[in-house]
Amino acid sequence: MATTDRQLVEQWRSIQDAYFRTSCAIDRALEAKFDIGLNEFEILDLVAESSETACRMKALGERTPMTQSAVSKVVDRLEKAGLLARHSCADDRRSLFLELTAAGRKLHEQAAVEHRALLKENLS
Amino acid sequence: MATTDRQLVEQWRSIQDAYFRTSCAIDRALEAKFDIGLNEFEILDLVAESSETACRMKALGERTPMTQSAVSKVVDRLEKAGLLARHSCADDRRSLFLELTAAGRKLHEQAAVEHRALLKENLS
DNA sequence: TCAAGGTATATGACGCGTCATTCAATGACA
DNA sequence: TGTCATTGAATGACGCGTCATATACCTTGA
Repeated sequence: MATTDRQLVEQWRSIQDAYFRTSCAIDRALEAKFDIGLNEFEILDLVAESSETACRMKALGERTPMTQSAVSKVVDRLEKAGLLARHSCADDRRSLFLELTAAGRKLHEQAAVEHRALLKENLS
Repeated sequence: MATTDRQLVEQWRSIQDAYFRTSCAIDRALEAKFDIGLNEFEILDLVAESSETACRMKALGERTPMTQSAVSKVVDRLEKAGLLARHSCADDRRSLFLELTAAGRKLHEQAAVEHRALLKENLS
């Protein structure tokens, strides 16, 4: 294996390591303190960001690496947890708008603090 | 949200994006051409690396972010595929040594080329 | 206005990783 | 030597993400 190959592999492993450590740390912290996982938080975060313009499911799919079907299931869980609501849309009845509930906004606010803190701690 | 927080989040998202794109690209390519996933390849790669000193399961667990039980299952699949063999160890009969089969060595050699190429392509 | 194709979301089967547990083997120490 | 704790690995239940579909709705064009 050429030297550059070895370096590539080392670089990749360190990226993997950083990624895993960071995402696990965040995931566990959110799970423990707020009973939601990292993917759930990220959806909350995206919805919170686009709170001015109502947020369609479709738009979410374009902003995460998650599959459309994964997004649908994450939203399911958030809705069951009472953090998020789906509203059907008169213009196009296939579409759904998403909106944080009061509980969702509150939880997001608190969880975001934790999230940012852990990012700062883990991203060199 | 403070400016630094926003930057943190952007940085994190770009890491996530790079990580997902790279690992998906590798995973799909390996799956398509060699019928093994990324985790399977990484175990093969680790075993191949330590081919001088026989490689214990335990040692693998320490070198990947995977759980011990995940490693055990990946090794199951590789063994079923005839790419890897478990050998019991006389010194400590709880331990297992792992060794690539001829087929495993050959596949690893070919897959590694693909793997390195995709890393080079995806790591800026 | 009607068929044909495209789009937005939901759903079910499936694979994989994790956790908790189990089991056998080893070590430590009286 | 006999207990008790520890260690290496395997296993089963479970949750989640993905793929392939299904379903409802929309759009286009003749």
